[in-house]
Amino acid sequence: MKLTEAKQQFISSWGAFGTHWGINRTMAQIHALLLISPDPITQDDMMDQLNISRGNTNMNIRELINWGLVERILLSGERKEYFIAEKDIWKVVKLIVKERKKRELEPMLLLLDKLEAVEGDKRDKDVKSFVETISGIKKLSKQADKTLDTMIKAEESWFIGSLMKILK
Amino acid sequence: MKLTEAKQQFISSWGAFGTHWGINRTMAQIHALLLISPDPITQDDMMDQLNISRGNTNMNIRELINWGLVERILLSGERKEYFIAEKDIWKVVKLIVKERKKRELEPMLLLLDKLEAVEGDKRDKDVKSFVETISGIKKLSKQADKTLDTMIKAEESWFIGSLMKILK
DNA sequence: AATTGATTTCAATATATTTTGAAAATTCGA
DNA sequence: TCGAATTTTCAAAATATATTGAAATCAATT
Repeated sequence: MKLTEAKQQFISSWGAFGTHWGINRTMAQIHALLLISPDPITQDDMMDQLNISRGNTNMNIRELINWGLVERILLSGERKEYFIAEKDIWKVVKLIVKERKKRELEPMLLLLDKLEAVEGDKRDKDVKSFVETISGIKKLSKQADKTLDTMIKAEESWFIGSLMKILK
Repeated sequence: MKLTEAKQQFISSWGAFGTHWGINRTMAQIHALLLISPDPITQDDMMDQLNISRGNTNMNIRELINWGLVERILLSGERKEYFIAEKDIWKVVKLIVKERKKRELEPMLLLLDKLEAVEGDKRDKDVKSFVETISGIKKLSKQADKTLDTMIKAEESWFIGSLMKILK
């Protein structure tokens, strides 16, 4: 496979992949393009290469910056803004996990606390079933929260090294 | 909070939550309803409680069954079909992980193998950058794949017990 | 094999999300 | 401060996704 074709395929798959991960297609495609670009690129480069409008490009770059995945670069003597992506894929994963934890897991934990304290007789089958389900979810979510915190702080070596040895 | 309100909130939040996890809103709401129902319920129960159409209900039940999250139950003497959900939340997580691994991670791994073998001079900056990015993603994805396999096979105690002690 | 109750299908419709592009705002250099 | 280059905004349009509901199919009972 030629480089051009390979790049196209990567961008397109990363885009499809992203949609399963709370990232819209364009955002993921821009990210993919930045990941495989050795040098900083401009908005216009992205528009050309991905065939997307200026507005769309701009909005999604901003979102990528919010996630901490992309950085704005000012090259001296240049009027235009350039952009680069974090290339260390372990850091990328950690940034995504961090963002999704904040957006999804944390609000869920707050809700579960409230729901677990529902009024009513615990001997009532309905109440019992409800509280048991909520408690189970809460317990697991709390563990997931802690595990993800550890992961976010960890070095890649933690993941590919000791963890795998333990799991075997 | 009253049980009725708590149930409503749970169903609605689980629905919103689901949309971030590759599960559409109705599918997640049906799942939520089943999770907190102590006894098996019918399609009509779901339609009434969630205010959704017969077609929508039917399609999403089938999808939940495909994921292995819901089971069809035939009560003797009853013409209608009843449904129950897997209540053990650790099993639920494992089923979801298993399904998403198959749908997303595995195709990605196949693609990365192809892309890594791109033609071209490895000293070319573009080729080098591309291959490095792909290799990095592949390495991490392979590890994730193995870790998830271990998780799918594991008991809940693995997650809440030894793993957390090691991570501390 | 006909009736009735239940389930499934799927084209049409509704809803939600993404994308566009032109206008407004901003920034920088002269 | 002005003017050109660049970035940002956002209402409208396009696209994608989910939902409906009625007709078709299936299954149990007589």
